[in-house]
Amino acid sequence: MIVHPRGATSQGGTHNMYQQAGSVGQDEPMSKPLYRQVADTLRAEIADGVFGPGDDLPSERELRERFDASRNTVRQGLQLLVSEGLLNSSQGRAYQVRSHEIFVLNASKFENLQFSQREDGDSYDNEVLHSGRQPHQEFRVEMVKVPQDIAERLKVAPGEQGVLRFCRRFVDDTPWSTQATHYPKWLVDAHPRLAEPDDIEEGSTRYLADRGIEQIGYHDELMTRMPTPEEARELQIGPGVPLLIWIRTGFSTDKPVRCTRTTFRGDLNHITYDLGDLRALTTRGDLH
Amino acid sequence: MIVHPRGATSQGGTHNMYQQAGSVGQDEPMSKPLYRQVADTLRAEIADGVFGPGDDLPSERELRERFDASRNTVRQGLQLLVSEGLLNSSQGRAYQVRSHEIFVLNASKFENLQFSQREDGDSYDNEVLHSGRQPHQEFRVEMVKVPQDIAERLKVAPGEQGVLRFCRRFVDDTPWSTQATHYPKWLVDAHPRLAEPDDIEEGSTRYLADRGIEQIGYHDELMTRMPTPEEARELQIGPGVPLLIWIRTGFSTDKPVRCTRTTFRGDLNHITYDLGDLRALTTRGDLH
DNA sequence: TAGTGGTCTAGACCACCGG
DNA sequence: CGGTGGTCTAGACCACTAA
Repeated sequence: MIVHPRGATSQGGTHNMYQQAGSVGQDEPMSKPLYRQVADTLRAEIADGVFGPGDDLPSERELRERFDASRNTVRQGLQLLVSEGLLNSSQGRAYQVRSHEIFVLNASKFENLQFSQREDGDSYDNEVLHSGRQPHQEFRVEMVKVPQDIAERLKVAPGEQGVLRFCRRFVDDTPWSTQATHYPKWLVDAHPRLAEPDDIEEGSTRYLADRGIEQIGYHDELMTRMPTPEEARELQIGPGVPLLIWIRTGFSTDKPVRCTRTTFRGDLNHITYDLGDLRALTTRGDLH
Repeated sequence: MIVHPRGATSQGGTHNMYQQAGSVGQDEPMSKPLYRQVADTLRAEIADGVFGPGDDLPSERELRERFDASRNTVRQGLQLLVSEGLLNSSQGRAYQVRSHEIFVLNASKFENLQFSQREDGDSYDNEVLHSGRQPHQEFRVEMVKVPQDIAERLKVAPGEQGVLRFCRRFVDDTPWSTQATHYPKWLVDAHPRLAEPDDIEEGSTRYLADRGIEQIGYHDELMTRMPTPEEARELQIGPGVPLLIWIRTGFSTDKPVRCTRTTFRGDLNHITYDLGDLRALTTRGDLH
């Protein structure tokens, strides 16, 4: 039988009956778990700029001493900050404060509703290039069974085949978003270039418009959730970064013609809409 | 000096050199961390309906035996699922599979753009009541310094005073969202009822419209991130549930008149927009 | 009261990164 | 190589919940 030579006290440790925050200045009113104190303290210091974007945090060993806590407790606190999206961590290197450069996508002018003539070849490249970054993308086209949820939006029979045009986008080599557009079979039969494995130069929306299939209305859905492990891998994000999901169903005069599901890293992307009469906005300056 | 009677082997434990997944059938190709195996296995079982929404998971003790792992390792796996938003946990009760009933808000018709006459008293109650739930809300009005980011959107000097109308909304007693609307000082001076601590029956947008301040355009911004501890408390969510944030700036013919920031529980809310000509949508049926 | 999860410690071996 | 984080164990006390 083995007896651990503890300090004969509760909580496992001798001191720090979780409270007092000891050596450090900041302490909390009453009995907050130690790991929370660690997280809260560091979070505040990040907010105050003690640790700026890209900076390394002190090592676990140092934090252990500073907070007079065990390694696991310190790690629990750090884990919290990781799960809030404030820190990055990877083996062999120090915890690092995340830096955020946010890309804003204006969904109400992304594809020009009424008149497809303006500027565009590929709307995404344009948007990104306008912000002075280096975009590139992986692209593939498949013939697949339309997924259940997409089939509902496209009003096709569940299980029916359709074309999937898939695209993963990078900005300066950072995975940015994945985009999957499904076209129903009837459309592809009539306009077979949709199924060809090349990127369509003029943009597929434009291609369809030129062939008489004009998208005159969109139904957009926006939601957020945490990534599955596959999604996390695909977008190279760890836990703590939520996804921003944008599902756009495009309509011709009488029926849906395509459904696009775009999955963004939530920490790097915002989406905007301009609605109604915004003459007042043209005189802006600060309003990004 | 104390020597722990380990199995004289690595990894601390005797067996389970993280691999093989022992007693259970499912195992992964090669040396995936044990806690990941725990998480992946349980995640798959949840997806397969072995554990449905609202069900209790086996206790940590049972899982410890099933996976032949230490308690901490099992907990690490469970923690992952919590952080993915799949599980709830609280002291004294078993881990529970989260159930999601999603509320969809149509932002493009939420406040009727052109003509304020239709239906509304309070747009939120209407939306919610239409879905057959019991809404209620906490409400307060304050005179505050307009926050930096809001000031930019309202085009007022940073540090200027303004009115904040704050609202926390519940559906069937579950906190659903918080909403903070800021009005600039010049507007409040002209229309002082904005600063009164009562809910405005007809809705403040309507109130302003009746007094000649019509909002004819909106600029909407949508984003997601993990909640801060205060936000988590306010919306009663644990880690693992991202926020969905909606910032609407309303414009009159010549300038912004208000800025509303709505913070939703991301797991319970979707936002939609209808753009352009959607005659085709009126003939729907399944498209929620 | 019995059982569950929450917090904490101490110590171990590993994989990875940089100098 | 030394230092950092990643994974894991064993055991302890606590707080909460439900029967």
